[in-house]
Amino acid sequence: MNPGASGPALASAAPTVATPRSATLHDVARAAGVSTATVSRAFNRPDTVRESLRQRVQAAAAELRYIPNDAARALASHRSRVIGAIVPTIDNAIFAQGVAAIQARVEAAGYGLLLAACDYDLARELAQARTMVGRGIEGLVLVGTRHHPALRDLLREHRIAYVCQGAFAPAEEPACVGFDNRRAAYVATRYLLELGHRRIGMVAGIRKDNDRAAGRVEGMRLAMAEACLALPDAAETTGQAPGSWLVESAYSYEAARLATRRLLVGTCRPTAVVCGNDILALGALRECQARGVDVPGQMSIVGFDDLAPARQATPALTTIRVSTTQMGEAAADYVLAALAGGSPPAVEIPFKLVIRASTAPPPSV
Amino acid sequence: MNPGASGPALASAAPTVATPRSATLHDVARAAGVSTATVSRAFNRPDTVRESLRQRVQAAAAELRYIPNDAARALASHRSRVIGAIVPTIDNAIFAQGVAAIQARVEAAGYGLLLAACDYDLARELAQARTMVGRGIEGLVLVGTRHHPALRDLLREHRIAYVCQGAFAPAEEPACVGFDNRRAAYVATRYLLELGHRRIGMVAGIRKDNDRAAGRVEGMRLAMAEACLALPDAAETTGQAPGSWLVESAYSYEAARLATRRLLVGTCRPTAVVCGNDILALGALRECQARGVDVPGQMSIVGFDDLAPARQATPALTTIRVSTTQMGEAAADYVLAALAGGSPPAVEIPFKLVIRASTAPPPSV
DNA sequence: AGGTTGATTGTAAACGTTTACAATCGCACA
DNA sequence: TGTGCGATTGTAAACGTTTACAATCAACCT
Repeated sequence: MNPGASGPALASAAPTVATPRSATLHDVARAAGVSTATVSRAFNRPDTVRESLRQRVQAAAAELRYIPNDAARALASHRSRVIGAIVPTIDNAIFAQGVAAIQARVEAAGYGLLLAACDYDLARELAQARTMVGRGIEGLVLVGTRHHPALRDLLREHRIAYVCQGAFAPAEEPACVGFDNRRAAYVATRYLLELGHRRIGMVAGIRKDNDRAAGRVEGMRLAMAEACLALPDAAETTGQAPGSWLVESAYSYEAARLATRRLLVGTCRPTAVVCGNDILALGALRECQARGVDVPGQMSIVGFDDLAPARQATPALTTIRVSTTQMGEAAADYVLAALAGGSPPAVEIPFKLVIRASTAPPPSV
Repeated sequence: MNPGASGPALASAAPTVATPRSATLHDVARAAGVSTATVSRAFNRPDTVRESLRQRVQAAAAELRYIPNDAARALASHRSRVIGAIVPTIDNAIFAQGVAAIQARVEAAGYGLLLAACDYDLARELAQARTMVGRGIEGLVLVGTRHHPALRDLLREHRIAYVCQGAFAPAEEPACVGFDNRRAAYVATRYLLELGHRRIGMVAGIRKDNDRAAGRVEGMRLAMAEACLALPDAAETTGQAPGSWLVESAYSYEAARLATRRLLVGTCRPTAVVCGNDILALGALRECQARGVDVPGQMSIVGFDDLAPARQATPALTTIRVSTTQMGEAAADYVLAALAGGSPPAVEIPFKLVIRASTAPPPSV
């Protein structure tokens, strides 16, 4: 209170226009001359209120620039109209596309999207899920099937509809939408084998806590084993021992080049390499070119994901294509369906080996 | 009620364990033998409750796996602890990186991130902002300075801290964090001019409702004008008339190749081209190579943004580097600071021309 | 011993919706 | 002219927190 104020008129004349608290349901109700219940209904179940009244309510709402308070709404209705997504990282075209698709889908259904990136850290993912639960998400899309053991309990306990995107393994995780990474890598490797390659290496993503990356090397190994071929992988026991044909790399060009270098320096190097994704493949390609190893003449390369740059590279990359957009949409649809009361089925997204110019028969054949 | 139930014991024994409604503040209070106020304080202002009590509360909360209901919290405290971000598209490395940086920053400050993509549509951006306001965001980061006129009012009216990221123009929009696109394009063009180029074209992004794209062509034009050079731009009046050296393109390799083709077919084609971003530049590069136009021998190309692929291309792209991560962090910090009560200054992010192999003096000089 | 003071805790009123439930209205029908 | 019924509307109690305010308590003065 201004001590110098001499009367109510003066006192109420604040220095500037007083905070014009934004309009509430009550304000609208008063303006329209109806009860709050009617206003609420006019918005949420228009068919239950008489046309004339609804119009009056709409008019009043528009006039007051009324925006419903979703916190109150969520509190009263137990529905937040928000779903969450936790991805390993946003800064990777694969996930960016997926998130974009999810966002679009979710928005179309009237939901908001709460996003977090866990950086491939299971504990962090759990913590993020926990705060999202507090924030009232109704559904959650996760990436991959490998998660902190407490995560599933958390989601179950709070009855959150969730789905694991990017992998298909209905056995270990019924709620998933994606493709079988093992099989895809298997297919890619088979193709190389059929081309005549026998000495095949792999530049894999980092497998720790990453079922997709792990599945891809498993699939590759399986194809090799079937052909009675081994994948020298000293890496696994002795670190990156020379001669290992299985190297792991972070998802960046630079790291991939370094990793590829290790593959190239051995006295006996592979004639083909399957990469954990296109970034790795592009890095591998670049490194080969830098060291004068002709691709595909002396070295075949197959990627994974079919990102846009894979198509543009020279030579264009042979790779496994899978539509992340489709996957994201399917994931969103899954949780949306679950929220609508259905119990949607796990869906398997197709993948496809697209053969371009980075693969050819091995030199000696 | 099960009509066949014969007594309270039976009636309460539901078919399966009854919905174990998740624990509330009251439950924790009861378990710890204190009032709800104390529990609330134990969490929010730990220093105001006695050590022993706080421990009891913590224990009870842990025991009950208590997760606070943020909707209720938001309703009561008028603080949602959520900020929003609306970007043109998530599926573009530039924005993906920015979003990643914002998310990280915001999470570290205990906030959640509500994300939406408006696809370069101002009306859609406004609608998304509106629902976000309803959802209670405390702050909002926007991209660019060009917005629907109603947007600013909306944010002001609801006292939402916001910042425009990606452009620096304090005059027209005080709350911005970014760099001066005009000036950057000017610098890039100057470089080409100093190399001796006189016939310079531009593959620009679509300028409608996009101040960054528009700024970049303005800056380019300015440099040209200073050198008493014109930029033939029949495009602007007669559509994409042949001979125009200013072409617009969506941000994809394919579109960029098409656009570049238009630049290349004229009887008199430019010796250099500045591109609205690296995707466009990479597309241009690819198209030149496909048509046997040597880069940089017969055609110099400069990009914008310095995405990872720019470094990896052959020839590596000369481009304008600006750290989107830094920009995202600065944007997040800006709104966080504003929320904390400060009135942070607009911050200008530095950009830098990085010269690589895609530029050289024009052939005839 | 009585009074102050500051630290700690409890009480209860918001916050802005939704939604049972009750009340009312208009109308067809007997 | 009642009666009954469906459609429409109002009343008021949640929903789970935060927070002003009051109450209590222990310690410390005088």
